[in-house]
Amino acid sequence: MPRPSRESYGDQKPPYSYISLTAMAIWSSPERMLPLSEIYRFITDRFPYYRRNTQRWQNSLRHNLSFNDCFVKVPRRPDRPGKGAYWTLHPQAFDMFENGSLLRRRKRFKLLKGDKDNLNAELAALASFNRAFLARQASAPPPPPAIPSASLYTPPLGPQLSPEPAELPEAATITMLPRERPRRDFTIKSLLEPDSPRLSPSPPHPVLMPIPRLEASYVAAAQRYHAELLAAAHALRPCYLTPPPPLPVA
DNA sequence: ATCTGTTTATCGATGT
DNA sequence: ACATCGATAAACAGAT
Repeated sequence: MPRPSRESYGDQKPPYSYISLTAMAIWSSPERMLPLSEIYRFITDRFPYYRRNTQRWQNSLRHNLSFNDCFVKVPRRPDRPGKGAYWTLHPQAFDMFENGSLLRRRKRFKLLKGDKDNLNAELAALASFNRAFLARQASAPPPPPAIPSASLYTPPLGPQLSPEPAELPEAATITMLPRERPRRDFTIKSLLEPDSPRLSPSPPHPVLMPIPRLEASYVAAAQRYHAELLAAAHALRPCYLTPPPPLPVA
């Protein structure tokens, strides 16, 4: 049988599901979140197979992003304009592939209705907060002092949605780690915080504002992330043996 | 226009 | 056998 060249699997379909591929892409990024276009790029860079029929598989990929609760769409920060949102992994979904197969998960990750509603409410609030921030910025070019940068991602929520303290102690120096939280906690704050690790030294975007530290539960969950995913993503250096086609249009 | 995102439906593969 | 899971198609809305 023809040996796959260097983990790229040549023109063969790689033995990963779209969910695995997407998780790899996301996880290989310094901040553990990527816009759609960069997920595409991660995949086409490493797997020549996906340089063709882009319409097909990209449609499937998008379907997976929307359909699966394991992927969470995080609104862009106002200081990072661009197209589309960022996609990240739900921390509770880190062990999705615990059975070791990157083709088929033991069980699909599904958020409980309540958790999903809470998350959606929080994300929606964040999105509208961002819109307001941009609107204000547009009308008043000098940076609005009314909005402290450190609380950028702590939009005010209705009391029923935000069990957080009304005044937010996590100012520029924030360490909101030690607060005891239920294990299923998953907030936009934790999502938007970059990770410490040593994977990639150069962040794709300049860091324009103080970034809070990681939440402890997030780190813990991250460290439990399936080893094969990490290993796979790590081993898969981009293969530029043949330069990617300039335009993947069919 | 094109890209991004959501949703529904179908179907083959795989797990129990 | 049946239930899930994953891939694909497709219609469609919204954003850029």
